[in-house]
Amino acid sequence: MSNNDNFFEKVYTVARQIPYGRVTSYGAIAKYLGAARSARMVGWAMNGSHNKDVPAHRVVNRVGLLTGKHHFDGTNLMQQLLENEGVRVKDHQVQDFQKVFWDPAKELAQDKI
DNA sequence: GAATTGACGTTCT
DNA sequence: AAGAACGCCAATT
Repeated sequence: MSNNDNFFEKVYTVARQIPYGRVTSYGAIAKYLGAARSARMVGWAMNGSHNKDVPAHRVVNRVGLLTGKHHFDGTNLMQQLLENEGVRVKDHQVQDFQKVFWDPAKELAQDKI
């Protein structure tokens, strides 16, 4: 019980809750976990997300830039995945970012992890 | 074992 | 206002 889960698992849990056609930022997740200053850890945690069913392609930086696209198999794979969900991406940058932005602190505020 | 890097973001100058 | 530096914690070298 309790939230003794590792910080990484928390990130995975939140990332998995990202709805279809929506995106979030590392800082948003970190902030939701109470570590706004540790946004880096969120990104690092995603390194292990490959073996988990975590849609890392839905997580971008605070400007909507697909900074992690370099870690995907292909080069435009991340962008393709987002566009496939209806998210408009231009030059590896999410358009209408604040429109498709999904804030766990607001959407998941009802239930804490 | 110590130093550096890393899917970022905030804060100071 | 814009730019530079720092902080977080873990993993890699």
